[in-house]
This record gives sequence, structure tokens and C-alpha cells, in this order.
Amino acid sequence: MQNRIVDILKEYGLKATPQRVTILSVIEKHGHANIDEIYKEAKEKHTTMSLATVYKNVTSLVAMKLLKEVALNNFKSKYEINKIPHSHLVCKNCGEVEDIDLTNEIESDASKLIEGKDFLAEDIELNIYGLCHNCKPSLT
Amino acid sequence: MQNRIVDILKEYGLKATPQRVTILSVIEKHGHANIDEIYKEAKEKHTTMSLATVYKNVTSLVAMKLLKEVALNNFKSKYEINKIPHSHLVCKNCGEVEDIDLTNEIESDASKLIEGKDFLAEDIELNIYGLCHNCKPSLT
DNA sequence: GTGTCTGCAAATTATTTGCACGTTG
DNA sequence: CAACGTGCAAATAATTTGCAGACAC
Repeated sequence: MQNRIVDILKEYGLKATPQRVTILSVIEKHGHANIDEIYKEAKEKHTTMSLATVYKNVTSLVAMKLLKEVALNNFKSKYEINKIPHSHLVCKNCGEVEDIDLTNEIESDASKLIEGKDFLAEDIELNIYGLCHNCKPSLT
Repeated sequence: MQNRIVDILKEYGLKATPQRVTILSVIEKHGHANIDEIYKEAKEKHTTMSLATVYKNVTSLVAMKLLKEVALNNFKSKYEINKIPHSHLVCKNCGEVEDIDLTNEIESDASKLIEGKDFLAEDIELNIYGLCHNCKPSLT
């Protein structure tokens, strides 16, 4: 598991420092995490971990597309491992993000939408905001 | 035009201060604007306008759903007048946002996606990231 | 007239940077 | 051992807050 991360980092020409590996494994474990969540949890493994290190790593890992930012209404951005396109269920109450499959249908509908527009589409992002299974009962 | 904004504010029980009306008309004029853009342009009409006033107004107008936040990867959130659901073309290079129609097809595909999930969907948000007509020629 | 709103300044929070030192490859 | 990465502290940027005076209604 850690080895897989180390291998991926090497592919990208990045040094597999323990801090960096920890940051990635925290994100992978949770699926999605914001800077503070990453910092808090990574610090448990690595008491010396600094917030600046989290920022620097997340920024560079996003730049090389190993991570992907998930910008959210009302909440701080979360970060996920960049994998095949998928969509998100976002809880308006607690900010939790859950992945769901992105069917090809949506991609093809999206390409219909931009037909005739002078725009070069690269990624499609579908976020569905609502209430997750935990928050729904208490708020409805 | 300004009158329409004044009427809407009254409906919402908000005082139609010149600052607030200006903020809304700046957003309406541009379609989408972030805090700094709103501030900069509103300040031209209203030399005394403070950034805190922009923040306070945007926050409360979003809370009462007259405005809607558009959180963006890599850029500061923009704000738009909250109108019927639609999608966005987001330029990765310059951050410009353009509206496109959200067809019902996408809504129905989205409801298929969440079928069987224990999640109460409220809004659907589709953002297509790529290069706008201005940035495309220089970057491809 | 009064309750809301503004503008300012200060406080808080978020993010970035520079640099000396440590570690990976 | 060379390049890269870390941790700390300081700098900068972003956002929020408190409060006194101004203004909408």
C-alpha cells in the first residue's frame, strides 16, 4: 500500500519522503480531505509535520495532477487522488463528499451542451449538493 | 433596471442602500464576479465603499439565496445572481465563467446516478473546465 | 425615530515565502 | 554529495468582527 504510493511518486520524479507519503495516504484513506484535515491527521503519524509542508506538497501534487482539487460552495477545497472521472455528492450540512460514477451519458450530454460554443472543453465536473445519510435524518 | 433590483431587495426585506444596489448591479453586469472584482468596480461608483461591506453583503445575499456562490478550482469563488439552474464553462487559464443551459437531460441523468444512494439531492452543479475563446488561440 | 447598514480599524484566519538544515536517491 | 524537501518564523493575503456614526424607511 505505502509501496504503491512510493512507486507512483518515483514515476513522477518526486522524492518519497515520509511526510509526502503520509499526506497521500491520509487523502487516500479518506477519499477527500481539506488542508486542515490532512494536517491534523498527518501530524498524528509525524509530530513534526508542519502546515507549510502540507501546503507545499498539496500544491505541487495538484500541479503534477497526482491530486485534484475539489472546490466546494461554503467549505474549504478538498483534495482527492486524481483518478478516472467521477461525480460528487456533497453534503451541504457537514461538507462530506462521496464519489459516484460518472456515466458516459453525462459526458455525451455535456458535449451536446457546448456544441457550437467556441470553447475547448477539458474536464467535466458534476457535483450534486444535498444532505448525506447522516445529516438527512436530523435536518428533515 | 436599478429599480428592479430595489424591488427585489424590498421583497427580501433588505434595505436598498446605494452600496448594496451597486454590488448587485456589478454582479449582474458581469454575470460572474469575485469579491475583488466586485469591490474594484463598485468602488468606482462609490469611492467610500469598503471591502468589509462587500464581504458582508455578499455573505448575506448568498444566505438569502439572492446570490449563488460558484466555487472554482484554482480561482477565488465567483458570485452570480441566483437564477434558474444552468451550467458553467470555466476557463482554466483566465478564470472566466460563461453560462450555458442545463438541459433536463442532465438533471434526469443525475437522478439516475444517485438512484439507490441514501442522499437527498437538492442542487446539481455542472462545470466544464477548459479554454475559452480568448485563451484557446494563444495556448494551443 | 429606530433598526439596519456602512466604513474603519483591529483581530483572526489562511496561505506563501525565505532560509538553514536534513534526507533521499 | 547534490538536489530536493522539511520546519520554522516571518510575511502576505483573505476574511471576520466590533463599534460609532449615517441613512433608509
